[in-house]
Amino acid sequence: MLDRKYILQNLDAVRQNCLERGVKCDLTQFVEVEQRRKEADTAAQEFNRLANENAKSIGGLKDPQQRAEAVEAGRQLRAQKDAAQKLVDQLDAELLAIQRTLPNMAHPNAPRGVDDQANLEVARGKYQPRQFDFPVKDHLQLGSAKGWIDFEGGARTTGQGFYFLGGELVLLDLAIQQLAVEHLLQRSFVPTITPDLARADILEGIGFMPRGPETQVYSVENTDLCLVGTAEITLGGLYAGQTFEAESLPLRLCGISHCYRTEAGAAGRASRGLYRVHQFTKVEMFVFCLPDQSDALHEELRQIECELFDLLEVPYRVVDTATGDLGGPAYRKYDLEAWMPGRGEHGEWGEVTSTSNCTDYQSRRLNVRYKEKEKKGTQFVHTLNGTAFALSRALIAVLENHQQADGSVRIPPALQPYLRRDRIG
RNA sequence: GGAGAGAUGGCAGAGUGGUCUAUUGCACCGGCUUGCUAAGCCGGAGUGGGGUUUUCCUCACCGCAGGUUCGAAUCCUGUUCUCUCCGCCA
Repeated sequence: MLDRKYILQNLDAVRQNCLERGVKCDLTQFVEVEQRRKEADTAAQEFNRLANENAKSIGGLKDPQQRAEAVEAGRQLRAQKDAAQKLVDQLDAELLAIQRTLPNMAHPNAPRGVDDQANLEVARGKYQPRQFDFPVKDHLQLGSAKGWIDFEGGARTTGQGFYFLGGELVLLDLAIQQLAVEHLLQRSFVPTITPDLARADILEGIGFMPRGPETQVYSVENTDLCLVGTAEITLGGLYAGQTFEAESLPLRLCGISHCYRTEAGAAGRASRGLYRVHQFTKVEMFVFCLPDQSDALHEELRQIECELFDLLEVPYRVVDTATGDLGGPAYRKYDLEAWMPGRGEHGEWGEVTSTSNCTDYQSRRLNVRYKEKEKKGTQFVHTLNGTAFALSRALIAVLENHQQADGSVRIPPALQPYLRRDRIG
């Protein structure tokens, strides 16, 4: 969410930003409603002040007649104040509704463009796509043959888009998680296992829409809880309403959670196998920091994502996401797209991670602040998030890139300490 | 799951419906005094919003959310967390 004052003082920039991000906005109405809200607010406060003044004077009044009159006056002032306040609340809600539709401002260097066509490849990983001298299988062919991936079982117990992982693939899954946690632990991240459910207002604070036809998340009936789509939600929400000491930042967290996504409206684009599923495990990075630290930390998160996929020996490219493809909260976003030899006709790049700098967009909604010693007041922190591994897609990348002619899969050395073998299958 | 107790400023800890401002102490900042790195005295100091524009004024905030009242830290309801005890369980 953008700051109200900032919007009013930078109408043209905000309007231009909405245009570049393909978001409709009505700032004219915003300005007009804000004007009315301000007037009502001033009136409400004045009535309130008078009522307070009057209430204080009553304590000293001994004469019953005077006292009764003052009580009646107080009653009326309070009623006037309530009426004015009601209008303020109503206008405030209108403003907030508009404010919530506005996306974050974009980084000046983020590629301009209304969709992913404008995304810019900025780097490649250490490893090049392999030349295979045998017919390439996709991960589902590899996995089904060994009893590693069972979508039919998932459908039987749960529904379409759910699956069981089995056999040695479970070991690979756990090994990848351990690799990520160990790697992040050495880079000052605090490992965390988070709740898989969160309250709807936390989801909203992070920038998800927990309700409505567009929603990407599952809700639990008769509660205000949702299944999280990512640990970003709980990690970001962990400090909602809190104030950090400036010197305790940056705070780096690494969270392990299950992630649940309805993939509503994605049916037509539904992809084969583990690529687009309703539940997966993710190791997520999240950072709270000072405003002047966030650009550098964003590069750091991107670097870590690269290191992790280099350790898996998987080829990938890094994409600087165009303004129109950023999503609401992001100021800038990098995606890692891994080479998936089994995708499409001859292999395709598939998104495996993304890292966003959300600046103060989430912290303003969640009211996460920091305080500097010797300075008055507090400021909103900046937040960043990045995928270490989304296990579903990381598994695709490892299986398909390291498959052997006999259907077994080579395990890269970085995983071997956790897996205790150099191949599976 | 049941019963009870509690939550007040950076910390400790008073405050059971109205005295102009939430008492006091510790810690903190400034000044004064004093022959010691100490003590004493005086003053200041929280967060957020609005107004004013450099000086202030004002509103809200006593776990959180509501309610009663002219007036709530105080009374009522709900809720979260902590502690004690009981029950249950992996």
